[in-house]
Amino acid sequence: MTALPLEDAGIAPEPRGEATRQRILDAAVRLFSEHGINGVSLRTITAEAGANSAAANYHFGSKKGLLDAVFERHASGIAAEREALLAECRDAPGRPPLLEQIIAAFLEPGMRGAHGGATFARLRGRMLAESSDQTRELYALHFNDSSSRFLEALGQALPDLPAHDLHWRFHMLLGSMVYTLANPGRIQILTGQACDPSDPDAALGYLVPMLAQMFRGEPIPQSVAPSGGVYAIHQTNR
Amino acid sequence: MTALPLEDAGIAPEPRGEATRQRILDAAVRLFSEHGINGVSLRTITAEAGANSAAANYHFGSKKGLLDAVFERHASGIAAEREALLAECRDAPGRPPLLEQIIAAFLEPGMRGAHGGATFARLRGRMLAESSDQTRELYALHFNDSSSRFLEALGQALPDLPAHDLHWRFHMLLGSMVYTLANPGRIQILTGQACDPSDPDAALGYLVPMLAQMFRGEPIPQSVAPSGGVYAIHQTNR
DNA sequence: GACTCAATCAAACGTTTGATTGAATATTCT
DNA sequence: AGAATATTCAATCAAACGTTTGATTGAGTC
Repeated sequence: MTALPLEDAGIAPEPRGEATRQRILDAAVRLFSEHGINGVSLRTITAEAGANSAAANYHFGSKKGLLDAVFERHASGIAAEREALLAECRDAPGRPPLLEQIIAAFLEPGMRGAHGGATFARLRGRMLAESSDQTRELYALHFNDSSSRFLEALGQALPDLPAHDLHWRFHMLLGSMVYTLANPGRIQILTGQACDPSDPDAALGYLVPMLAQMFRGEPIPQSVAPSGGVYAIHQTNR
Repeated sequence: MTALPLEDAGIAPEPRGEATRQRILDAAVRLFSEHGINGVSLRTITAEAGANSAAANYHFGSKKGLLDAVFERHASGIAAEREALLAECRDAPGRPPLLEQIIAAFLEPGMRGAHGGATFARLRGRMLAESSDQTRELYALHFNDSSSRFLEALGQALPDLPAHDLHWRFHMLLGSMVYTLANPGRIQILTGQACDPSDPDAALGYLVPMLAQMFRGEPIPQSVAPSGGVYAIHQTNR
Protein backbone atom coordinates (compact mmCIF):
# COMPACT_ATOMS: atom_id res chain seq x y z
CA MET A 1 0.00 0.00 0.00
CA THR A 2 1.51 3.29 -1.11
CA ALA A 3 0.05 6.57 0.02
CA LEU A 4 0.17 8.68 -3.10
CA PRO A 5 -0.19 12.39 -2.37
CA LEU A 6 -2.51 13.42 -5.13
CA GLU A 7 -4.88 16.19 -4.33
CA ASP A 8 -4.22 18.62 -7.14
CA ALA A 9 -7.60 18.11 -8.68
CA GLY A 10 -9.18 19.32 -5.49
CA ILE A 11 -11.25 16.19 -5.20
CA ALA A 12 -10.91 15.82 -1.46
CA PRO A 13 -9.80 19.10 0.07
CA GLU A 14 -10.49 17.76 3.56
CA PRO A 15 -13.38 19.32 5.46
CA ARG A 16 -12.56 21.63 8.34
CA GLY A 17 -13.75 19.53 11.22
CA GLU A 18 -11.66 16.64 10.08
CA ALA A 19 -8.79 17.62 12.36
CA THR A 20 -10.71 17.39 15.61
CA ARG A 21 -12.49 14.33 14.30
CA GLN A 22 -9.17 12.58 13.94
CA ARG A 23 -7.93 13.80 17.32
CA ILE A 24 -11.06 12.37 18.92
CA LEU A 25 -10.57 9.06 17.15
CA ASP A 26 -6.96 8.95 18.28
CA ALA A 27 -7.85 9.68 21.87
CA ALA A 28 -10.74 7.23 21.77
CA VAL A 29 -8.80 4.21 20.56
CA ARG A 30 -6.11 4.85 23.14
CA LEU A 31 -8.44 5.40 26.10
CA PHE A 32 -10.81 2.61 25.08
CA SER A 33 -7.91 0.20 24.90
CA GLU A 34 -6.54 1.31 28.25
CA HIS A 35 -9.68 1.44 30.37
CA GLY A 36 -12.30 -0.45 28.41
CA ILE A 37 -15.29 0.96 26.63
CA ASN A 38 -17.43 1.29 29.72
CA GLY A 39 -14.43 2.48 31.68
CA VAL A 40 -13.98 5.80 29.93
CA SER A 41 -16.37 8.70 29.40
CA LEU A 42 -16.92 10.89 26.39
CA ARG A 43 -15.83 13.85 28.49
CA THR A 44 -12.47 12.23 29.15
CA ILE A 45 -12.04 11.44 25.48
CA THR A 46 -12.92 14.88 24.21
CA ALA A 47 -10.79 16.51 26.90
CA GLU A 48 -7.85 14.34 25.90
CA ALA A 49 -8.44 15.32 22.29
CA GLY A 50 -8.55 19.00 23.18
CA ALA A 51 -12.07 19.31 21.89
CA ASN A 52 -15.34 20.48 23.32
CA SER A 53 -17.36 17.98 25.27
CA ALA A 54 -20.09 18.04 22.66
CA ALA A 55 -17.70 17.32 19.79
CA ALA A 56 -17.90 13.56 20.07
CA ASN A 57 -21.67 13.55 19.82
CA TYR A 58 -21.54 16.05 17.01
CA HIS A 59 -19.15 14.06 14.87
CA PHE A 60 -20.23 10.53 15.72
CA GLY A 61 -23.76 10.83 17.00
CA SER A 62 -23.26 8.75 20.10
CA LYS A 63 -20.70 6.84 22.08
CA LYS A 64 -21.68 3.71 20.20
CA GLY A 65 -21.15 5.58 16.94
CA LEU A 66 -17.70 6.61 18.11
CA LEU A 67 -16.73 3.02 18.79
CA ASP A 68 -18.09 2.02 15.40
CA ALA A 69 -15.90 4.66 13.76
CA VAL A 70 -12.83 3.67 15.76
CA PHE A 71 -13.28 0.04 14.81
CA GLU A 72 -14.07 0.73 11.19
CA ARG A 73 -11.05 2.97 10.89
CA HIS A 74 -8.51 0.22 11.51
CA ALA A 75 -10.36 -3.06 11.09
CA SER A 76 -11.10 -2.57 7.42
CA GLY A 77 -7.41 -2.10 6.73
CA ILE A 78 -6.51 -5.22 8.66
CA ALA A 79 -9.07 -7.34 6.86
CA ALA A 80 -7.98 -5.99 3.48
CA GLU A 81 -4.30 -6.63 4.13
CA ARG A 82 -5.09 -10.12 5.38
CA GLU A 83 -6.90 -10.95 2.19
CA ALA A 84 -4.13 -9.49 0.07
CA LEU A 85 -1.50 -11.54 1.87
CA LEU A 86 -3.59 -14.66 1.54
CA ALA A 87 -3.95 -14.07 -2.17
CA GLU A 88 -0.18 -13.71 -2.43
CA CYS A 89 0.16 -17.01 -0.60
CA ARG A 90 -2.03 -18.71 -3.15
CA ASP A 91 -0.20 -17.24 -6.11
CA ALA A 92 3.22 -17.91 -4.67
CA PRO A 93 5.54 -20.19 -6.65
CA GLY A 94 5.82 -22.76 -3.88
CA ARG A 95 2.67 -24.86 -4.06
CA PRO A 96 0.92 -25.62 -1.84
CA PRO A 97 1.55 -22.52 0.30
CA LEU A 98 3.50 -23.03 3.47
CA LEU A 99 1.36 -23.32 6.59
CA GLU A 100 3.58 -20.68 8.18
CA GLN A 101 2.79 -18.27 5.40
CA ILE A 102 -0.94 -18.61 5.84
CA ILE A 103 -0.72 -18.15 9.59
CA ALA A 104 1.59 -15.17 9.23
CA ALA A 105 -0.74 -13.65 6.67
CA PHE A 106 -3.51 -13.86 9.24
CA LEU A 107 -1.55 -12.57 12.22
CA GLU A 108 0.76 -9.91 10.84
CA PRO A 109 -1.69 -7.26 9.63
CA GLY A 110 -3.27 -7.02 13.05
CA MET A 111 -0.11 -7.15 15.11
CA ARG A 112 2.44 -5.02 13.33
CA GLY A 113 2.65 -1.26 13.11
CA ALA A 114 -0.05 -0.18 10.70
CA HIS A 115 -3.78 -0.31 11.37
CA GLY A 116 -3.63 1.04 14.88
CA GLY A 117 -0.77 -1.12 16.04
CA ALA A 118 -0.60 -2.36 19.59
CA THR A 119 -3.23 0.12 20.76
CA PHE A 120 -5.99 -1.06 18.49
CA ALA A 121 -4.79 -4.60 19.03
CA ARG A 122 -5.40 -4.33 22.74
CA LEU A 123 -8.81 -2.81 22.10
CA ARG A 124 -9.73 -5.77 19.92
CA GLY A 125 -8.68 -8.17 22.62
CA ARG A 126 -10.72 -6.26 25.14
CA MET A 127 -13.76 -6.24 22.90
CA LEU A 128 -13.56 -9.96 22.27
CA ALA A 129 -13.54 -10.59 25.99
CA GLU A 130 -16.29 -8.08 26.74
CA SER A 131 -18.45 -9.61 24.07
CA SER A 132 -21.38 -7.27 24.15
CA ASP A 133 -23.90 -7.22 21.34
CA GLN A 134 -22.22 -4.27 19.67
CA THR A 135 -18.72 -5.74 19.80
CA ARG A 136 -19.96 -9.02 18.40
CA GLU A 137 -21.62 -7.22 15.54
CA LEU A 138 -18.52 -5.19 14.80
CA TYR A 139 -16.37 -8.28 14.76
CA ALA A 140 -18.77 -10.15 12.55
CA LEU A 141 -19.09 -7.22 10.17
CA HIS A 142 -15.39 -6.65 9.65
CA PHE A 143 -13.73 -9.99 10.25
CA ASN A 144 -16.11 -12.84 9.53
CA ASP A 145 -15.42 -12.96 5.81
CA SER A 146 -11.65 -12.93 6.05
CA SER A 147 -11.62 -15.37 8.95
CA SER A 148 -13.79 -17.79 7.03
CA ARG A 149 -11.50 -17.57 4.04
CA PHE A 150 -8.49 -18.35 6.19
CA LEU A 151 -10.29 -21.26 7.74
CA GLU A 152 -10.89 -22.54 4.24
CA ALA A 153 -7.27 -22.02 3.22
CA LEU A 154 -6.04 -23.83 6.31
CA GLY A 155 -8.37 -26.69 5.53
CA GLN A 156 -6.93 -26.99 2.04
CA ALA A 157 -3.41 -26.95 3.42
CA LEU A 158 -4.34 -29.73 5.86
CA PRO A 159 -6.67 -31.99 3.90
CA ASP A 160 -6.30 -34.91 6.33
CA LEU A 161 -7.54 -32.94 9.34
CA PRO A 162 -11.22 -33.43 10.22
CA ALA A 163 -13.33 -30.26 10.21
CA HIS A 164 -13.99 -30.41 13.94
CA ASP A 165 -10.33 -30.66 14.66
CA LEU A 166 -9.44 -27.85 12.31
CA HIS A 167 -11.99 -25.58 13.93
CA TRP A 168 -10.62 -26.22 17.38
CA ARG A 169 -7.10 -25.50 16.25
CA PHE A 170 -8.22 -22.27 14.65
CA HIS A 171 -9.95 -21.51 17.92
CA MET A 172 -6.60 -21.91 19.66
CA LEU A 173 -4.94 -19.68 17.10
CA LEU A 174 -7.49 -16.96 17.81
CA GLY A 175 -7.07 -17.44 21.54
CA SER A 176 -3.31 -17.16 21.41
CA MET A 177 -3.50 -14.09 19.22
CA VAL A 178 -6.13 -12.33 21.30
CA TYR A 179 -4.41 -13.14 24.55
CA THR A 180 -1.14 -11.83 23.19
CA LEU A 181 -2.79 -8.65 22.02
CA ALA A 182 -4.99 -7.99 24.99
CA ASN A 183 -2.73 -8.88 27.81
CA PRO A 184 0.65 -7.26 27.86
CA GLY A 185 1.63 -8.17 31.37
CA ARG A 186 0.61 -11.54 32.69
CA ILE A 187 3.35 -13.70 31.23
CA GLN A 188 6.03 -11.21 32.25
CA ILE A 189 4.82 -11.38 35.82
CA LEU A 190 5.13 -15.14 35.84
CA THR A 191 8.47 -15.35 34.09
CA GLY A 192 10.19 -12.23 35.33
CA GLN A 193 10.16 -10.21 32.13
CA ALA A 194 11.60 -13.15 30.26
CA CYS A 195 9.36 -12.92 27.21
CA ASP A 196 7.52 -9.86 26.02
CA PRO A 197 4.24 -10.38 24.13
CA SER A 198 3.92 -6.65 23.53
CA ASP A 199 6.83 -6.79 21.11
CA PRO A 200 5.14 -7.72 17.81
CA ASP A 201 8.29 -9.08 16.22
CA ALA A 202 9.12 -11.36 19.11
CA ALA A 203 5.51 -12.46 19.43
CA LEU A 204 5.18 -13.29 15.74
CA GLY A 205 8.55 -15.02 15.78
CA TYR A 206 7.22 -17.51 18.29
CA LEU A 207 3.52 -17.60 17.55
CA VAL A 208 3.81 -18.40 13.85
CA PRO A 209 6.08 -21.46 14.07
CA MET A 210 4.38 -22.74 17.21
CA LEU A 211 0.94 -22.47 15.73
CA ALA A 212 2.19 -24.15 12.58
CA GLN A 213 3.49 -27.01 14.66
CA MET A 214 0.16 -27.21 16.41
CA PHE A 215 -1.77 -27.34 13.14
CA ARG A 216 0.52 -30.05 11.82
CA GLY A 217 -0.06 -32.27 14.84
CA GLU A 218 -1.86 -35.53 14.23
CA PRO A 219 -5.67 -35.48 14.50
CA ILE A 220 -7.16 -35.80 17.96
CA PRO A 221 -9.15 -39.02 18.38
CA GLN A 222 -12.77 -38.11 18.96
CA SER A 223 -13.20 -40.66 21.73
CA VAL A 224 -11.11 -38.55 24.06
CA ALA A 225 -13.85 -36.06 24.63
CA PRO A 226 -16.47 -37.71 26.88
CA SER A 227 -16.79 -36.61 30.48
CA GLY A 228 -14.84 -37.90 33.41
CA GLY A 229 -11.39 -36.50 32.88
CA VAL A 230 -9.43 -39.14 31.03
CA TYR A 231 -6.06 -37.62 31.79
CA ALA A 232 -6.76 -36.55 35.32
CA ILE A 233 -5.62 -39.09 37.85
CA HIS A 234 -8.04 -38.09 40.54
CA GLN A 235 -11.71 -39.01 40.48
CA THR A 236 -10.92 -42.40 38.97
CA ASN A 237 -10.02 -44.43 42.00
CA ARG A 238 -8.14 -47.19 40.36
CA MET B 1 -46.03 -8.26 53.87
CA THR B 2 -47.33 -11.47 55.41
CA ALA B 3 -45.62 -13.25 58.26
CA LEU B 4 -42.53 -15.13 57.26
CA PRO B 5 -42.54 -18.91 57.70
CA LEU B 6 -40.23 -19.04 60.63
CA GLU B 7 -38.65 -22.46 60.41
CA ASP B 8 -36.32 -22.43 63.34
CA ALA B 9 -35.82 -26.16 63.15
CA GLY B 10 -32.93 -26.55 65.52
CA ILE B 11 -29.70 -26.33 63.56
CA ALA B 12 -29.34 -22.91 61.94
CA PRO B 13 -25.68 -22.11 62.39
CA GLU B 14 -25.39 -19.32 59.89
CA PRO B 15 -26.04 -15.71 60.87
CA ARG B 16 -29.11 -13.98 59.71
CA GLY B 17 -27.49 -11.85 57.04
CA GLU B 18 -25.55 -14.69 55.49
CA ALA B 19 -28.40 -15.58 53.15
CA THR B 20 -28.57 -12.22 51.40
CA ARG B 21 -24.79 -12.05 51.33
CA GLN B 22 -24.73 -15.27 49.34
CA ARG B 23 -27.53 -14.14 47.06
CA ILE B 24 -25.61 -10.97 46.31
CA LEU B 25 -22.47 -12.96 45.53
CA ASP B 26 -24.45 -15.25 43.25
CA ALA B 27 -26.03 -12.37 41.39
CA ALA B 28 -22.72 -10.53 41.19
CA VAL B 29 -20.68 -13.32 39.61
CA ARG B 30 -23.41 -13.90 37.08
CA LEU B 31 -23.98 -10.27 36.13
CA PHE B 32 -20.28 -9.40 36.19
CA SER B 33 -19.56 -12.28 33.85
CA GLU B 34 -22.36 -11.31 31.49
CA HIS B 35 -21.86 -7.55 31.24
CA GLY B 36 -18.41 -6.88 32.60
CA ILE B 37 -17.52 -5.21 35.85
CA ASN B 38 -18.04 -1.67 34.63
CA GLY B 39 -21.09 -2.80 32.70
CA VAL B 40 -23.30 -3.58 35.66
CA SER B 41 -24.37 -1.43 38.60
CA LEU B 42 -24.67 -2.26 42.26
CA ARG B 43 -28.34 -1.43 41.98
CA THR B 44 -28.84 -4.06 39.31
CA ILE B 45 -26.98 -6.64 41.35
CA THR B 46 -28.85 -6.00 44.57
CA ALA B 47 -32.16 -5.90 42.74
CA GLU B 48 -31.36 -9.23 41.10
CA ALA B 49 -30.48 -10.63 44.51
CA GLY B 50 -33.75 -9.37 45.97
CA ALA B 51 -31.87 -7.19 48.43
CA ASN B 52 -31.89 -3.55 49.32
CA SER B 53 -29.71 -1.24 47.26
CA ALA B 54 -27.51 -0.56 50.25
CA ALA B 55 -26.93 -4.22 51.01
CA ALA B 56 -23.91 -4.59 48.75
CA ASN B 57 -22.11 -1.69 50.37
CA TYR B 58 -23.08 -2.90 53.81
CA HIS B 59 -21.74 -6.40 53.32
CA PHE B 60 -18.73 -5.72 51.10
CA GLY B 61 -17.87 -2.09 51.71
CA SER B 62 -17.70 -1.09 48.07
CA LYS B 63 -18.08 -2.38 44.55
CA LYS B 64 -14.38 -3.21 44.55
CA GLY B 65 -14.84 -5.14 47.76
CA LEU B 66 -17.67 -7.10 46.18
CA LEU B 67 -15.49 -8.13 43.26
CA ASP B 68 -12.76 -9.13 45.70
CA ALA B 69 -15.22 -11.35 47.54
CA VAL B 70 -16.58 -12.87 44.33
CA PHE B 71 -13.09 -13.67 43.11
CA GLU B 72 -11.85 -14.98 46.45
CA ARG B 73 -14.89 -17.20 46.76
CA HIS B 74 -14.05 -19.38 43.77
CA ALA B 75 -10.41 -18.68 42.91
CA SER B 76 -8.99 -20.10 46.11
CA GLY B 77 -10.75 -23.40 45.42
CA ILE B 78 -9.42 -23.55 41.89
CA ALA B 79 -5.86 -22.87 42.97
CA ALA B 80 -6.09 -25.45 45.74
CA GLU B 81 -7.46 -28.14 43.46
CA ARG B 82 -4.82 -27.37 40.87
CA GLU B 83 -2.08 -27.88 43.39
CA ALA B 84 -3.64 -31.08 44.67
CA LEU B 85 -3.90 -32.51 41.16
CA LEU B 86 -0.33 -31.52 40.41
CA ALA B 87 0.84 -33.27 43.57
CA GLU B 88 -1.02 -36.40 42.46
CA CYS B 89 0.75 -36.15 39.11
CA ARG B 90 4.11 -36.10 40.84
CA ASP B 91 3.31 -39.04 43.09
CA ALA B 92 1.80 -41.10 40.29
CA PRO B 93 3.45 -44.45 39.48
CA GLY B 94 4.22 -43.58 35.91
CA ARG B 95 7.34 -41.40 36.03
CA PRO B 96 7.81 -38.86 34.69
CA PRO B 97 4.20 -37.68 34.73
CA LEU B 98 2.46 -37.52 31.41
CA LEU B 99 2.39 -34.08 29.85
CA GLU B 100 -1.33 -34.52 29.36
CA GLN B 101 -1.82 -35.08 33.07
CA ILE B 102 -0.06 -31.88 34.02
CA ILE B 103 -2.01 -29.84 31.51
CA ALA B 104 -5.30 -31.41 32.57
CA ALA B 105 -4.46 -30.73 36.20
CA PHE B 106 -4.07 -27.08 35.33
CA LEU B 107 -7.15 -26.75 33.15
CA GLU B 108 -9.78 -28.95 34.77
CA PRO B 109 -10.35 -27.21 38.11
CA GLY B 110 -11.18 -23.96 36.42
CA MET B 111 -13.29 -25.35 33.62
CA ARG B 112 -15.44 -28.06 35.13
CA GLY B 113 -18.47 -27.68 37.35
CA ALA B 114 -17.18 -26.72 40.77
CA HIS B 115 -15.69 -23.36 41.70
CA GLY B 116 -18.22 -21.25 39.90
CA GLY B 117 -18.25 -23.26 36.69
CA ALA B 118 -18.71 -21.57 33.35
CA THR B 119 -19.98 -18.39 34.96
CA PHE B 120 -16.89 -17.66 37.01
CA ALA B 121 -14.79 -18.90 34.13
CA ARG B 122 -16.18 -16.25 31.84
CA LEU B 123 -15.63 -13.62 34.50
CA ARG B 124 -11.98 -14.63 34.75
CA GLY B 125 -11.59 -14.34 31.02
CA ARG B 126 -13.19 -10.94 31.07
CA MET B 127 -10.97 -9.76 33.89
CA LEU B 128 -7.82 -10.93 32.15
CA ALA B 129 -8.76 -8.93 29.11
CA GLU B 130 -9.84 -5.88 31.06
CA SER B 131 -6.59 -5.91 32.96
CA SER B 132 -7.20 -3.09 35.40
CA ASP B 133 -5.02 -2.69 38.45
CA GLN B 134 -7.50 -4.47 40.66
CA THR B 135 -7.93 -7.46 38.36
CA ARG B 136 -4.18 -7.81 37.98
CA GLU B 137 -3.77 -7.81 41.72
CA LEU B 138 -6.50 -10.39 42.21
CA TYR B 139 -4.97 -12.67 39.62
CA ALA B 140 -1.51 -12.31 41.09
CA LEU B 141 -2.79 -12.91 44.59
CA HIS B 142 -4.71 -16.09 43.84
CA PHE B 143 -2.99 -17.65 40.84
CA ASN B 144 0.65 -16.63 40.66
CA ASP B 145 1.90 -19.33 42.97
CA SER B 146 0.10 -22.21 41.35
CA SER B 147 0.90 -20.99 37.84
CA SER B 148 4.58 -20.75 38.69
CA ARG B 149 4.56 -24.26 40.07
CA PHE B 150 2.97 -25.57 36.89
CA LEU B 151 5.50 -23.72 34.81
CA GLU B 152 8.18 -25.45 36.82
CA ALA B 153 6.56 -28.87 36.42
CA LEU B 154 6.23 -28.37 32.68
CA GLY B 155 9.87 -27.40 32.53
CA GLN B 156 10.85 -30.61 34.28
CA ALA B 157 8.71 -32.64 31.92
CA LEU B 158 10.37 -30.96 28.94
CA PRO B 159 14.02 -30.57 29.95
CA ASP B 160 15.21 -29.95 26.40
CA LEU B 161 13.00 -26.93 25.87
CA PRO B 162 14.69 -23.54 26.40
CA ALA B 163 13.09 -21.35 29.06
CA HIS B 164 12.01 -18.70 26.57
CA ASP B 165 10.32 -21.29 24.46
CA LEU B 166 8.59 -22.89 27.42
CA HIS B 167 7.26 -19.52 28.57
CA TRP B 168 5.81 -18.76 25.20
CA ARG B 169 4.10 -22.13 25.01
CA PHE B 170 2.65 -21.60 28.46
CA HIS B 171 1.50 -18.22 27.24
CA MET B 172 -0.36 -19.98 24.44
CA LEU B 173 -1.87 -22.41 26.91
CA LEU B 174 -3.18 -19.50 28.96
CA GLY B 175 -4.49 -17.78 25.84
CA SER B 176 -6.32 -20.83 24.61
CA MET B 177 -7.84 -21.42 28.02
CA VAL B 178 -8.90 -17.82 28.58
CA TYR B 179 -10.30 -17.49 25.10
CA THR B 180 -12.28 -20.68 25.52
CA LEU B 181 -13.65 -19.51 28.84
CA ALA B 182 -14.35 -15.91 27.96
CA ASN B 183 -15.75 -16.25 24.53
CA PRO B 184 -18.58 -18.68 24.10
CA GLY B 185 -19.70 -17.63 20.66
CA ARG B 186 -17.06 -16.56 18.20
CA ILE B 187 -15.97 -19.94 16.88
CA GLN B 188 -19.55 -21.11 16.55
CA ILE B 189 -20.30 -18.11 14.37
CA LEU B 190 -17.43 -18.95 12.07
CA THR B 191 -18.05 -22.66 11.88
CA GLY B 192 -21.82 -22.82 12.10
CA GLN B 193 -22.17 -24.32 15.58
CA ALA B 194 -19.71 -27.06 14.67
CA CYS B 195 -17.68 -26.94 17.85
CA ASP B 196 -18.84 -25.67 21.21
CA PRO B 197 -16.21 -24.22 23.56
CA SER B 198 -18.83 -23.70 26.26
CA ASP B 199 -19.05 -27.45 26.77
CA PRO B 200 -16.27 -28.15 29.28
CA ASP B 201 -15.93 -31.80 28.38
CA ALA B 202 -15.62 -31.17 24.68
CA ALA B 203 -13.25 -28.27 25.26
CA LEU B 204 -10.98 -30.26 27.55
CA GLY B 205 -11.11 -33.23 25.20
CA TYR B 206 -9.54 -31.12 22.49
CA LEU B 207 -7.50 -28.61 24.43
CA VAL B 208 -5.52 -31.09 26.50
CA PRO B 209 -4.17 -33.28 23.69
CA MET B 210 -3.64 -30.32 21.37
CA LEU B 211 -1.73 -28.37 23.96
CA ALA B 212 0.32 -31.45 24.77
CA GLN B 213 1.20 -31.77 21.10
CA MET B 214 2.16 -28.13 21.05
CA PHE B 215 4.42 -28.47 24.08
CA ARG B 216 6.10 -31.51 22.56
CA GLY B 217 6.95 -29.68 19.35
CA GLU B 218 10.60 -29.12 18.61
CA PRO B 219 12.16 -25.91 19.96
CA ILE B 220 11.69 -22.79 17.90
CA PRO B 221 15.01 -21.52 16.52
CA GLN B 222 15.71 -18.15 18.07
CA SER B 223 16.85 -16.65 14.81
CA VAL B 224 13.28 -16.62 13.59
CA ALA B 225 12.28 -13.89 15.97
CA PRO B 226 13.96 -10.71 14.70
CA SER B 227 11.94 -8.17 12.83
CA GLY B 228 10.97 -8.28 9.22
CA GLY B 229 8.51 -11.12 8.94
CA VAL B 230 10.38 -14.15 7.69
CA TYR B 231 7.32 -16.07 6.64
CA ALA B 232 5.38 -13.23 5.18
CA ILE B 233 5.91 -12.82 1.49
CA HIS B 234 4.76 -9.26 1.59
CA GLN B 235 7.05 -7.01 3.60
CA THR B 236 5.29 -4.32 5.58
CA ASN B 237 7.13 -1.15 4.74
CA ARG B 238 7.35 0.98 7.85
C1' DG C 1 -38.59 -5.35 80.39
C1' DA C 2 -34.31 -2.85 79.13
C1' DC C 3 -30.43 -3.21 76.23
C1' DT C 4 -27.30 -4.80 72.37
C1' DC C 5 -26.33 -5.43 67.78
C1' DA C 6 -26.10 -7.20 63.16
C1' DA C 7 -29.16 -6.62 59.35
C1' DT C 8 -32.47 -4.25 56.43
C1' DC C 9 -34.88 -0.43 54.70
C1' DA C 10 -36.40 3.94 52.24
C1' DA C 11 -34.44 8.05 51.04
C1' DA C 12 -31.18 11.08 49.81
C1' DC C 13 -26.35 12.42 49.04
C1' DG C 14 -23.03 14.57 45.54
C1' DT C 15 -21.08 13.29 41.29
C1' DT C 16 -20.76 11.63 36.69
C1' DT C 17 -22.86 9.89 32.72
C1' DG C 18 -24.45 10.40 27.56
C1' DA C 19 -26.83 13.58 25.20
C1' DT C 20 -28.92 18.16 23.70
C1' DT C 21 -29.50 23.00 23.20
C1' DG C 22 -28.93 27.71 21.09
C1' DA C 23 -25.87 31.19 20.52
C1' DA C 24 -21.29 32.25 18.68
C1' DT C 25 -17.62 31.52 15.41
C1' DA C 26 -15.20 29.90 11.34
C1' DT C 27 -15.27 28.40 6.59
C1' DT C 28 -17.20 27.84 1.94
C1' DC C 29 -19.97 29.13 -1.88
C1' DT C 30 -22.09 32.46 -4.68
C1' DA D 1 -19.34 41.37 -0.43
C1' DG D 2 -23.24 38.46 1.74
C1' DA D 3 -25.79 34.20 2.27
C1' DA D 4 -25.23 29.47 3.52
C1' DT D 5 -23.14 26.02 5.82
C1' DA D 6 -20.17 23.64 9.08
C1' DT D 7 -18.13 23.61 13.38
C1' DT D 8 -17.18 25.01 18.21
C1' DC D 9 -18.65 26.48 22.58
C1' DA D 10 -20.69 27.06 27.31
C1' DA D 11 -24.59 25.69 29.48
C1' DT D 12 -27.96 22.47 30.59
C1' DC D 13 -30.75 18.21 30.78
C1' DA D 14 -32.56 13.86 32.84
C1' DA D 15 -30.87 9.67 34.20
C1' DA D 16 -27.84 6.67 36.47
C1' DC D 17 -23.95 6.00 39.28
C1' DG D 18 -21.60 4.49 44.00
C1' DT D 19 -22.16 5.64 48.46
C1' DT D 20 -24.06 7.38 52.88
C1' DT D 21 -27.52 8.31 56.09
C1' DG D 22 -30.89 7.76 60.04
C1' DA D 23 -34.48 5.04 61.32
C1' DT D 24 -36.34 0.35 62.01
C1' DT D 25 -36.43 -4.47 62.61
C1' DG D 26 -36.01 -8.78 65.29
C1' DA D 27 -33.49 -12.25 67.57
C1' DG D 28 -30.23 -12.81 71.51
C1' DT D 29 -28.40 -11.19 76.48
C1' DC D 30 -28.60 -9.45 80.89
